Order: sequence, then C-alpha cells, then structure tokens
Amino acid sequence: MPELPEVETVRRGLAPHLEGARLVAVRQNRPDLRFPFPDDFAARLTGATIQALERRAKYLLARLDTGETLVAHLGMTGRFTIEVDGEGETPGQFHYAAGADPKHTHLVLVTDRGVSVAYNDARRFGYMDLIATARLGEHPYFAGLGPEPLSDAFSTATLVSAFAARKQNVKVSLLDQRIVAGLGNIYVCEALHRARIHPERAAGDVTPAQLKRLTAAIRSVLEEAITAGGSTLRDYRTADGALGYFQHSFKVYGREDDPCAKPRCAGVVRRMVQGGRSTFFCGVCQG
DNA sequence: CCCACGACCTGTGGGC
DNA sequence: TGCCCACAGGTCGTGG
Repeated sequence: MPELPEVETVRRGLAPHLEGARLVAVRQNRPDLRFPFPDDFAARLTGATIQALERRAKYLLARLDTGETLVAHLGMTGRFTIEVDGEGETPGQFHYAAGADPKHTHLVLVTDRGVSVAYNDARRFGYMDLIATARLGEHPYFAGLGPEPLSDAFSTATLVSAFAARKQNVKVSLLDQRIVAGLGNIYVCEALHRARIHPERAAGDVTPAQLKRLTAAIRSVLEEAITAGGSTLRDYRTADGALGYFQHSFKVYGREDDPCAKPRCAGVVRRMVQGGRSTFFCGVCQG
C-alpha cells in the first residue's frame, strides 16, 4: 500500500509528536512482522529520545539519541497512528490505529508527552530494524536504493542513464527501487498515463522527450498525492487516522473500462498483468 | 542476465 | 445469506 506519498504523509503527521520525545515505554505484542524484530528491541528503544523523523524511499527513519536509527517499512497494510492519552474512541482508553482491528496492533510506543504511537499491520508484510546510524547507508536496505524522486538527484538524466539499452518494460523498471526509490504500483501507472507512455514499451526504447515528460509526471503525481494526504484504497490512514483522498484523482488506477480522462482521448482504461501486478493504462493516448 | 511465478499473510468484495 | 475465488499499496527467493 504505502508508496512514497503515503509514507511521507505519515512522517509529517508523526513528526510533531515524536521529534524530541522520549520513549518511556514500548509494548511489543509479537516476536515478528515479516522478519523477527531485532534482539532486545523494546529494551533498546525504551528511554531513547527521537531526535528526528525522516523518510528514505518507503522507509520511515527515527533517529535516536542512542546512536541507532529505528527503521520501519509498512509493507502493504502497515499503519502508524497517534493517540493522545484519554482521547480514544472509548474515553480513557486507547483505540490504537483508527478503524483497524486491534488484534493486529503489534507495537505501541509510549512517549513522555501524553501521546502514544501504534503500529498496526494486518498482513505483516512490514518490518522494523534498529541499525547503527553511522552505517545506515551501507545497510542492505539502503545501499542500492536509487535517488529520491522529489530531490535534485532525480532528473531526466537519471532515467536516460538507467534505461539505456534496458529491455525490461518501462512499467516494471519504474517499480525497481534501485532505479528510482519510492514508486509503487499506483503512482507508476498514473505517471505513465500522465506522460503518455505505453507501459509495455521497453525502457531502452522510451525516447528522451518521453523521459523528460516522465520525470515531470513522476514529480507532479507524487507532489499532488502528498498534498492530498496520500491515497486510501483500504487500509491506509494518515497518522491521525484520517483517510487520504488522492484516490479520487486517479486517472487510470482501478478504473478498468472507464473512458480515458485525457481531454479529447476516445480511449478506454484497460487492465493487464505485468510482473504479476495489475497495470492500468489507456491503449490510445499511451502510444 | 531476464522473466514469470510463488511465497509471505489477512481481509474484502464480487459472483454465483 | 453463504461460500469460494480473485485480488490487494511490497518485496524476496527460486527455477526455467
């Protein structure tokens, strides 16, 4: 679920509550998510102060004053929500993760500010780790990641170089986090539609002019989605439990059989499978 | 090297 | 109403 805009929205919602806060208690409700929690996880977090909450690709990074960074990936259904003490659905109690089944609340971080942060993840494809901050960049999670698409490090030249002579189709290539970091199935479909590029085109055959459009389309769709608080299909919520609303702006994702939204395009949105995932596109304007 | 596919896990929505 | 299948925002590993 959560792609870059959703993770960034969660980061922005959590940051005011977590930056500068000290963790006074940590409740860990099971030994693992997708992978085991690291050894002594709760003990290594308890007493730590979060100095900054950052994001790299789809990872949330909490910089701790202990020299370690708490790394969290939300997988498909992971969500972090805040709860102010005493303001839960039941007065005086925590509900932990608005709208989520509490049996999937796997971790609760209690701060010294009267605020707790709960991690809820029904499918448990998410994972967390504690990594020495000084060596974060060398860690396998991060060493191979491509540039942040909203940073100056990402440009048309990034794609020109990464796609040169690449035979893999452009859709699957954009999902490769080593080329550009943070895109997922929704925003790749939407960016390709904005840039009028057929998802089955070999990456190496996309023209420089199309790659320029694609670079701009990736930026614009991500920026607009962040402004909208991300996209909620099912599970995703912002940190305060609200729904995102960028899903109302989808032009192709989940819109099979709808008429193409491009002005003056007579096409119809179609669905196909690439790399085992649904691709939504217009076969007419995405030449 | 490339690609397709299954695995991980649970929930939901559609069709019958 | 109930059951079964397909499918879901992500990644990783295997085997052809």
